[in-house]
Amino acid sequence: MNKFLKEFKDRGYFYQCTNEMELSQLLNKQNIKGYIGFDCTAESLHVGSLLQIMCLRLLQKHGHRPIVLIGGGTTRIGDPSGKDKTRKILDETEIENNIKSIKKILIKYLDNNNLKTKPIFVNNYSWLKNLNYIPFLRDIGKHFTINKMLTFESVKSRLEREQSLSYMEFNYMILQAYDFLELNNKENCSLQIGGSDQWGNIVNGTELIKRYSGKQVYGLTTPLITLSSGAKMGKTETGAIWLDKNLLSPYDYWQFWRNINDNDVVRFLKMFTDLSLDEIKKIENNNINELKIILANETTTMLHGKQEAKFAKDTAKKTFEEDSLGENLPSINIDINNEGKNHSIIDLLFNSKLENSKSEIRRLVKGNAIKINNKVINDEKFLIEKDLFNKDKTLKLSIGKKKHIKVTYS
RNA sequence: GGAGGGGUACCAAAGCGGUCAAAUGGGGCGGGCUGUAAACCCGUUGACUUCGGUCUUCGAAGGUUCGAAUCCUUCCCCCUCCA
Repeated sequence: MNKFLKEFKDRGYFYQCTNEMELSQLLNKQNIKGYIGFDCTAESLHVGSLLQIMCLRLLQKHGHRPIVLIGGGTTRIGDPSGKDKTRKILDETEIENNIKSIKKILIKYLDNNNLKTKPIFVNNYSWLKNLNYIPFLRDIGKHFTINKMLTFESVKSRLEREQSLSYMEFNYMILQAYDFLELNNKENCSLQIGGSDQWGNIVNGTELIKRYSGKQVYGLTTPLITLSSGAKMGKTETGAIWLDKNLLSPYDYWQFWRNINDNDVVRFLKMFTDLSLDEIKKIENNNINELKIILANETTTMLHGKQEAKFAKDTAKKTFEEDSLGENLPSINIDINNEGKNHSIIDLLFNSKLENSKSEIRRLVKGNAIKINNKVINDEKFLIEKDLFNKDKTLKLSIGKKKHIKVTYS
């Protein structure tokens, strides 16, 4: 089997392929271009997209050239896959901003120096916006049968549940297929990778190209990554695990990986780090917490750099292992010079914006969840006085076992 | 078009005139155990509070009543069966 495909499988990226044998042969013969589409509904990317990003990296690693397709056009339509309802359509500036921040993240993950594998960024709005309806229907539309389109999961489920599916959304799959055709024509792109939920859309693309230009191209999908708990990767109750340091600090990102379930650790080391499979094999029986730290270091370094990863690690060590005050903890500042009037423990937590209900804060206080400098505070009238702060004018505020915050006063 | 069933908190689901801020399960949060796991156990889960209470919630709007998630009227939405 082709080296790229082999590693793709060994790392757990593989779910389905339109024609594995042929793709393998093609990859052996030449370096190709492969694309993945990213939609820009959200203001940034979160770990739910990380596997796709890793696929692009793997292409580069094996000498192939990734194309990043930003769905500026298709985002204006909305993919019905996995959705019960039409989603809200974003306005222009929102989409433009989203595209900018998404690009910024992708660039961090991809190698821009090797000219042969340097990523190509394209925005499908650039061609979709100029489509002419009649020629499009005649040239492209004739290759799609409604009969078949109705059998696609994304469409079927909506129809079965009698949830309305607008004609606009119904066209989404045609547009995505057309994207592939366009990239095949323009860039000679011969592979599309996507999540398993994209299978239908991807197959539409390969079939369209075959019918339209008689060329053979391939599709490859990755599994839906779930955590051992069954939850989908990427969104936690507390919020999405963003790949953007303005939305989620490197420390919190590190913590996310550090807190991965035992059963997921080795699997994720393979998926989300650059450690070779041999290396992983060697260490996979090491102490599980060491492995988690490796996972956290690797993933954080890849995204935020060595420096940030180290800060996060040191901070975690200080706060969790030494019970002291880690440098890089999230911090807040309070103004304490007005006689402590606003600084009961409740006000402190409320003003910190970490909790937005005073009832909830009272509950936490009653439940021994709140600590100042590692000392449980269970009196809700407790006042924050200056002498609680150390000489650097800081104190450590803890909410539960995992949330620790540095508080400074001025 | 005809007949019936239903919309209750984050989700599922009970309640069907007062004792309902609303049973129960899941999820979340917190505590315990531990390893910053998992499993398990315990607590908690509308908001505000001077901890006495106060205010706002059961599809929407009106009404009956001392009192409504519960009864009536209109409207909106969903499901099942028949045509």
